Amino acid sequence: MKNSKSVVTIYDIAKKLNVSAATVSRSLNDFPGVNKSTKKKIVDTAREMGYSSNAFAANLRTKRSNTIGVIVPRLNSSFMSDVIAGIEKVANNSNFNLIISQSLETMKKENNNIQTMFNNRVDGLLVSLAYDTTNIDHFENFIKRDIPVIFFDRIYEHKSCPNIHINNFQAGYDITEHLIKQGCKKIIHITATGVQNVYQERFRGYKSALSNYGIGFSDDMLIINNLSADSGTEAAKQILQLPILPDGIFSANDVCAINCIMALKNAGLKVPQDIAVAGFNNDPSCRIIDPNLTTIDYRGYEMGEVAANLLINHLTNNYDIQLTHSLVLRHELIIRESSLKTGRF
Amino acid sequence: MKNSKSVVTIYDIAKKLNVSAATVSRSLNDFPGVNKSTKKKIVDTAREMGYSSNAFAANLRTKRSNTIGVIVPRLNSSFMSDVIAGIEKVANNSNFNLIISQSLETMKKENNNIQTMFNNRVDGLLVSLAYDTTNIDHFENFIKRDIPVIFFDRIYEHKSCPNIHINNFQAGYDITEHLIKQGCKKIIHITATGVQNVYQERFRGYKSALSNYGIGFSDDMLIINNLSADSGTEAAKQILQLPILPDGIFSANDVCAINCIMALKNAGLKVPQDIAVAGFNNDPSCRIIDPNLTTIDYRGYEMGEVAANLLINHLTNNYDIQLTHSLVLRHELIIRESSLKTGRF
DNA sequence: TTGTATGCGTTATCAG
DNA sequence: CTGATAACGCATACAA
Repeated sequence: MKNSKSVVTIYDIAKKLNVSAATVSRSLNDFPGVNKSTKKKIVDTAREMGYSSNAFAANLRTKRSNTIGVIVPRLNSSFMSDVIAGIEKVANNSNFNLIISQSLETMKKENNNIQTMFNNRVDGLLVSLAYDTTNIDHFENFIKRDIPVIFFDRIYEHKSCPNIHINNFQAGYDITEHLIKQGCKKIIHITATGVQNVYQERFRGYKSALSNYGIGFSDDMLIINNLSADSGTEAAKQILQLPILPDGIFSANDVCAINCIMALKNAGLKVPQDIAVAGFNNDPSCRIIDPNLTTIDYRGYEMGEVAANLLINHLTNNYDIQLTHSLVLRHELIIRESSLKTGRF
Repeated sequence: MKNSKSVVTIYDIAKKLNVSAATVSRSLNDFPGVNKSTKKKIVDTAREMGYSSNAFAANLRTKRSNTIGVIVPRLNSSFMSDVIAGIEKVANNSNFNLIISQSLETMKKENNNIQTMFNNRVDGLLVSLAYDTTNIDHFENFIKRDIPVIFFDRIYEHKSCPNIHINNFQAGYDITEHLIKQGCKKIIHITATGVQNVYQERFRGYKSALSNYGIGFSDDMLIINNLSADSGTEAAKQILQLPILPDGIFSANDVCAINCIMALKNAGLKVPQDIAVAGFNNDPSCRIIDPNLTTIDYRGYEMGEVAANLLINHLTNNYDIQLTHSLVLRHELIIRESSLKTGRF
């Protein structure tokens, strides 16, 4: 019923050409030391017969899957999509397959994904951690078997896992400094909790800038939520109830910043005149919102390329993965209307 | 060096417990007719020893991969992300794995993806076609072997491939009718070429509405591009050069509509007063752009669920896949500011 | 209820 | 340069 037409194997080709399966295998895999003309014959009839290699058998034999597992929180941000495009390009060029899955920001699903990846014997893992991941015990299976795990963006410090990220501290500092230079005296920071390096570091940068410019920090300047669109709206409400309104907001992502701006505008406030706002990520929507959003740009595509290259280099050339422990990519402050109080910067 | 700690197999478990590998296999797979206590012993030591099934070996033996291949044009739209979340949920519940890949809108890459999927012996394929796919010969390998291929959203009519979509004709009609009722007399339609049912159908709906309301159609009312952000800007330029400006625009997606609006506003036109604009998809940015964008909403999550269910039902219960050839999901006209000329609707 | 034997389609080793 | 053969880890038909 199903699979009615049976699949052709190297034996079928071998029989047809009166050679051995070994020779067929060697030819199809570009092994050195095969007679050129027999090889051509084999390759031709393989195509002719519609042969296609059975990955299971090959993988079972070689104990390599030529497959990379990718686990990300969500696929639907333009940043992640860029990252994956970058990974895909590099993987394709090196003939690696990709299994992609999303943790939907939960550690539980992240764990499930990891199990599946393990059962499918991926050669290595490229991971950006879920929002609520608090430790990486669930990666132990990989780590103790020396199957490489590389973290990017949302990373976790672990001696066996290289990581790729931007200098979130500096970026947080840069954007806060920019707001200060625009004349902001009271800057609210909206961020997320969790062990996420990205948010912790941005927060540290923010505080450092405040302190360098002699501005005090108190807990009521911090709003902690999950940085979703709804949280942005909610954050605006909280801000509007403050006894003294702030004159600047630095949100740790764009989505939240944008919805915050919309809520503030609805309440009759002017951005940036009353409150300057800055986000993080440079999503395409930054240029849709009115006023256009000041933010930090960093290239996901490049990050994906770098991550995949690091992994594949390790896999194919056996580079010691621990040597390159940490890779820091460039970020850039993008100044737009939403933060321009003075007209100059 | 690598994989230093060797992986435990059913043989290791068997040896340790002095049973046969067959019994271990049966226990681990919940086969009926295994002594309850031996089974428990086996399952326990399996966990203890950190056993994890080798998917290759199992798949090679059973000739099933329990894996579904998903090929989509791009992963970075909120629509696609919803679809994939829906597919993932259903697949997870039925213990199917997912291999996801993107065609980046080219038929060439789509073809590559298909080959990879085939080599990995996916049990079935869930596909939304690339922008420039003009035929589906590259699916022949699957079709002739009765490996199910299901198209969703960007579908192609083929007797062996069920499809899931919305009524794009009706949706195109609805949105055009709405613009007409708002008083629009000259409505430009921006769309894409290709064999894509979605665009063809929306266009047919548009023309049908015009004709039903006694409005003529001529080729200069049609702008064909690739519906990207840049194309939206470009389309606005073209429109501004028209001898007689239109009073309505129906773009076949939101991204293009939004960038078009921004360019029109930059040129000093008022939306919707001068020109009413409508999009398609209900991307989150529809509620960011000022004015908020009128559009068609359809639920990707549901589409993903339905597609995965159809495939898995076929796979596990051997439902005849040809019986359910076509599944049409609901769509909804979402009216927002960008099209409201009269204040009523 | 359990064990034995075999094959899934490759690749790798060893001879020739 | 090529062939024979074993092995990868699992699931299953058959036997006990």
